[in-house]
Amino acid sequence: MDTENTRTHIVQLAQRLIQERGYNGFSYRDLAASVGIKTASIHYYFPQKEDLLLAVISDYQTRWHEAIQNIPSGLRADEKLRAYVEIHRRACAGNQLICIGGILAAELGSLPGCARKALQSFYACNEQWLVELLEQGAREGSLRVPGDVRVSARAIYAALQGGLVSARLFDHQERATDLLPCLLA
Amino acid sequence: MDTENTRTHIVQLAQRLIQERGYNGFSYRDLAASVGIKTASIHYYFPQKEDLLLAVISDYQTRWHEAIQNIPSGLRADEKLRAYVEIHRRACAGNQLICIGGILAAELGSLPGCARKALQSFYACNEQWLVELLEQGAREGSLRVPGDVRVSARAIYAALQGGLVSARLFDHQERATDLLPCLLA
DNA sequence: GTCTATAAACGGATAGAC
DNA sequence: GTCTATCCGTTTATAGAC
Repeated sequence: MDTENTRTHIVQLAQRLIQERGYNGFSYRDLAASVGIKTASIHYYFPQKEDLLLAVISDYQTRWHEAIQNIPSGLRADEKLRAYVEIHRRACAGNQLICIGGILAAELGSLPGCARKALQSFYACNEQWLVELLEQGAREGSLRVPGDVRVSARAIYAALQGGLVSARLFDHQERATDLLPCLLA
Repeated sequence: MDTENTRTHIVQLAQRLIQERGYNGFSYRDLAASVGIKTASIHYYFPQKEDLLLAVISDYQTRWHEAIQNIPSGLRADEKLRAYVEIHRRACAGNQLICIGGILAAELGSLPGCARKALQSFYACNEQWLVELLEQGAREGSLRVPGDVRVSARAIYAALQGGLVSARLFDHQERATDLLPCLLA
């Protein structure tokens, strides 16, 4: 297998393992078993585990950004919001997983320090998208937007991340969308 | 030091370590160093790490329940909600910690299976309290309660847990209270 | 690039003395 | 109850052969 494929394979498996078990819940051994190579070979691509962590976050954010851009710009704000929540739910594959951002931010205290900025950037990117969504929703009257849109955007994103966590805990998909009724006008 | 004190001491230190680093982010060694005993002595109280985990959740839930009961029943619903959020913020000691429920639910995939029910119970207990709060708020008109109170209660609790996570990530206390403006009538 | 082999530290856990 | 001593699997990481 050529280099880029193996590297990509490792990153995507690590991503899934993190979504399932968290950064402290998987090892190079788990990864090696799944990829079908030895742990030493993983160190060839990612000398330290924190190198892998940063690669995972960066890759996830890139593909996330693409997914968001693919939400048709012609939709009403409430429709976009539904689509946005739906993307999250799909990324969590039937409640077995949660969002990389949520699990890693929760583990922050036991993560290598370099992860913090990357996670802040991931959060900020999503919150900025929500700010623009809320502005559109306020113009249209399709979303209820009380007060500062930035505060609302942060609250919505926190509610979504928390919702994914509780959806898995109760194995109850609807918990991921509980925030919607509170926001629709 | 007598038995009950040492045991209590261990539980409370473990609780703090979990709030800071998560279940997979601390070891009996960390605990021993802080308590001032050897790891073997911790095994005397908690033979397996999962025994300690269950004790921590149980103890946390008990004290949590007491704290909620201490919110004066004469308050308006919106005042109670502010008090409730404030208790959470205080339990997180200036953004260094998050709630036990939030971090453990996020780590669920790498926790011993026995933790799940305890965590569901913890979530359900808080959500039930919020259901009653919302009913009071609807009667009084002091809270905005759109649609099903159970759905709203779950959304609020998820938003609060997510808010504590993001407050720590950005070291920004206000993020814990971002959900309030969306709820006050 | 991937392997074998290995290092060195850490993890949870136990036996048995005091 | 707490200790010392120890077991043994795991984990991250490196050296060097192929």
